[in-house]
Amino acid sequence: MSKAEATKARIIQQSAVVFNQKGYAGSSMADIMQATGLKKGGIYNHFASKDELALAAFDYAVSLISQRIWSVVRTKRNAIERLDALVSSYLTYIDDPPIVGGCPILNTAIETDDTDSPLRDRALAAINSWRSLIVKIVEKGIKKGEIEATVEADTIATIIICNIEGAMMMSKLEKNPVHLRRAIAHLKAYLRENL
Amino acid sequence: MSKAEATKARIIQQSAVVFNQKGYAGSSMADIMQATGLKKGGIYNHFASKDELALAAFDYAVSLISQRIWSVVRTKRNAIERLDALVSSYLTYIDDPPIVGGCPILNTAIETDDTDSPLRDRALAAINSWRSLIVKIVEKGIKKGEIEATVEADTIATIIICNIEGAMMMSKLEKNPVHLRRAIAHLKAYLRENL
DNA sequence: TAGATAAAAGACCAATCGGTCTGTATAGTT
DNA sequence: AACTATACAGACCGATTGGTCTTTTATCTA
Repeated sequence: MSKAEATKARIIQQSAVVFNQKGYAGSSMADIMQATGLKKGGIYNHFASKDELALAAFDYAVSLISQRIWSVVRTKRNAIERLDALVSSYLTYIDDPPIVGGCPILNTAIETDDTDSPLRDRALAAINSWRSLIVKIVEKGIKKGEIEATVEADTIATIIICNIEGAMMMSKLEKNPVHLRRAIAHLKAYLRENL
Repeated sequence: MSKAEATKARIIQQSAVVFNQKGYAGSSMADIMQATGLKKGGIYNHFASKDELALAAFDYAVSLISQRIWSVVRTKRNAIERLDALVSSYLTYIDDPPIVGGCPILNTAIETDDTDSPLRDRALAAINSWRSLIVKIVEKGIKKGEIEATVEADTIATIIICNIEGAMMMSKLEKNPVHLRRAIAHLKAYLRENL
């Protein structure tokens, strides 16, 4: 990796934290300059605009989350175990979050859902990718006879995601992990009873 | 109500929609001027700063939600029926939302949860007030023998709120009410099985 | 190691930001 | 109807915004 590539990667990583904490509208290029230690020229040499950097930063933040999800799901072969491990893995988001500032998908979804912007498209794509992962695990489990055929994969995905995201919001706002723990316990019981 | 009071109320109502859709950092005074049809002088005659207006707008948005919740809860006397009606009432948020732009508590929580600002304090207070309403309904139900004494009121509150808020985010982002409907159906089953 | 290439600095730009202030029009009071 | 109080318009302010461009500095290649 050349020095230029390393610098670009560093700008993305450090600005991702700024954007995730302060929001896109709430983050100025001055904030990015401070976080990276670079001046205008150093940043605009790698990115054409603030928007372009924001997109790169969001993609990077999502990749951090995707990596963690996959590294957990990969360890199990049975569908029910996979879902259970996936749900439980969010416990680690308290002591060892993939990125500071909460869930970037949630943050970006809330900031952009009334707009028609590339950033909204990315947030939508990220949610859909998460949903489809869960749906595929369930459908594969049905095919292999591990899960009853009557189970609605789409519903399972909705319930898992909205519990995790809602609990993230509550625990983040109250600075108290108890809500995330309760939601995860709730989801484990839900999966036990419905799969 | 004097003309001044009417104007102030109108500024609050109309700016609440702007803030709720574009966020606080994303809304400029120019946006507020356009939404209200007033110029700088007309707005700053009633509010000392953008922040002061933002607080008033948030309080107003929360009051709209509180009113709706209370108007629903009031119709039932039994604790289980109250919780069921409360959960079901969020179905109306699709066709007839209390305010355009999604849940203001969720929006404000996400935008301010990394800050130490009055707005964050208000979002926190709004969530706590919602939580304590649910907790009180459950505890009263236990006292009256309608709900088993083993039920954890705090956990019920967490699960209801995080399902509703998480589903709001998903349905808003995807422009598809199905997630909110699934979450509400899920909550009704959860209450049926656990109360 | 010299020369070419590219990365970063930092001065600079117009536009917009939140906010102030004075003049004018309108509302409320007698 | 006349006077007073205030609601509002709109010009104006310095600071900050995202972005450009030239110059300097560092890196890569021959």
